[in-house]
Amino acid sequence: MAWSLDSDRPVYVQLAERLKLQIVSGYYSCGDRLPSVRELAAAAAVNPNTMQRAFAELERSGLVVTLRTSGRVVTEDRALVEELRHDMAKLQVKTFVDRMAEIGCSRDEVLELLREVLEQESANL
Amino acid sequence: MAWSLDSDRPVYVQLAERLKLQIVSGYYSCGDRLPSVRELAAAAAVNPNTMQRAFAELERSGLVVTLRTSGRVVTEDRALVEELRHDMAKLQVKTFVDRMAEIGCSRDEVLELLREVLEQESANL
Amino acid sequence: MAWSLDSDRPVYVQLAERLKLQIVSGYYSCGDRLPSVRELAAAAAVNPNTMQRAFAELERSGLVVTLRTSGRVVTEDRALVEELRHDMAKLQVKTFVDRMAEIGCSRDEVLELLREVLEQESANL
Amino acid sequence: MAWSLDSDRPVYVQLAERLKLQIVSGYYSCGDRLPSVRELAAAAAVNPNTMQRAFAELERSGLVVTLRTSGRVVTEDRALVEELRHDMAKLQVKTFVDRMAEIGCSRDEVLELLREVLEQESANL
DNA sequence: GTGGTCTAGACCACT
DNA sequence: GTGGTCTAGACCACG
Repeated sequence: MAWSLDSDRPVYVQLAERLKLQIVSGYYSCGDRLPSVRELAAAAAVNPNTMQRAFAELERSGLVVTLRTSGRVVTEDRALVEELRHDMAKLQVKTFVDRMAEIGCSRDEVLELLREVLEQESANL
Repeated sequence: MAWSLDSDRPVYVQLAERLKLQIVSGYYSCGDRLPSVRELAAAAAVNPNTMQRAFAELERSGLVVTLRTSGRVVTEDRALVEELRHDMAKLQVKTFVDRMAEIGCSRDEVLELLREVLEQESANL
Repeated sequence: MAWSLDSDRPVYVQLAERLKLQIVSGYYSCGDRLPSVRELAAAAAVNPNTMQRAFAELERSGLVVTLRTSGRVVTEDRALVEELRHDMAKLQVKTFVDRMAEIGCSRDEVLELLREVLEQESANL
Repeated sequence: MAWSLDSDRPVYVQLAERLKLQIVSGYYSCGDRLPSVRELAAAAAVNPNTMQRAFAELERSGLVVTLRTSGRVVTEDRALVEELRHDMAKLQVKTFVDRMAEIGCSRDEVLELLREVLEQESANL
């Protein structure tokens, strides 16, 4: 997963989304200490202020908590993380189902294609 | 399906995509006569030239054929339409699977969520 | 050789050209009696007056002579026919050479390609 | 080679053909930067949009590639250019051979006339 | 009426 | 400056 940034949406929103993704996907686990704003900003080639703003978003949602003196960590609230993960997943699924319906795929066809692709992916591991 | 147009991608591309979708999904069937360029342009609130350009794309792909003076019809080549439909569907599925993997969903979880959503949709009918 | 007629040039000119071609190519030989204007007009699906006008052109050039009572025949003047044939051929060759030069073909390449095509044609007989 | 335009065929098609000819003939070589659309449009006395459309044709065939902001260049793919050149040449030859056959010229006569004309052309240099 | 083409003029993104 | 896109409005050929 690279730091790919569109120029048409606010950068801080994109950064926040990516960090959120890294948390719900388990790349950063509950209780993990996160890299410093400066480090992440450098890695993403953005201004530290922008990265800071991204973190502000994550704190509002409770995914990340700031420890006065020792940086930021992922929340210990596993249920919250899991809930967000589930919400994101469900949104993706709904969007997917709608698109397949637009293309004119039946319920069975969707499942059939999905199984095909999943097996290919498995085979590639 | 409304004539929703982003401002960030060429309008004629979006129009072509939408028409393609309407054909592969069966909204317009093989052999069906399509509305005139002027009609569709009016409906989509774009300049007729722009709609014409969209049709040029469809014609190059073979989905649509032009009858000199009596409008355009969807190709009679059902195999071509089916092939395109399958390609579009498979691309959607692959994108979907990748995104779910990013979120950190297992194969089984994807299938489980999908079944959930599909049943909800069925229930809504 | 079919009676293919463009709509952008005078029909009688096209008919005259075609008849001229049939004479110089030997389809009608010197001294041959030609079909009647009515017959030819019917075959070409044109008005007899139009075909008549085509013949007038051929008579002016001396390729065809009218016998008072017994229709028209191809001139007996073999030299004239041969001269016209040679002129037509030379014009074609010149046009051809010019076009090949435009494409950027060398003298040798032209000859090489020509031999290729001529042999293919021979093989097809 | 002048910007001669018929009025009976689409202008953009004629422009595209001419540009194609200039590329395969080596007037513009592989990698050469082409004049801007506006320049060429002015030279050919057509609307820039029309010239743009001509370039779109060339781009679809792969003969020309667009550099975002710094104009267009001829493809570096010499093989493609050579292939197109050969195709064009062969088509001309075939057409020529057919026409000569219609006139009633034998294989040897065609070659004889061709040599004559080629020598005249050489002499004119 | 249909599609096809062309012009004129404008705006945008990119550098 | 470059190419890319869009609009507006016009004309043509075809039946």
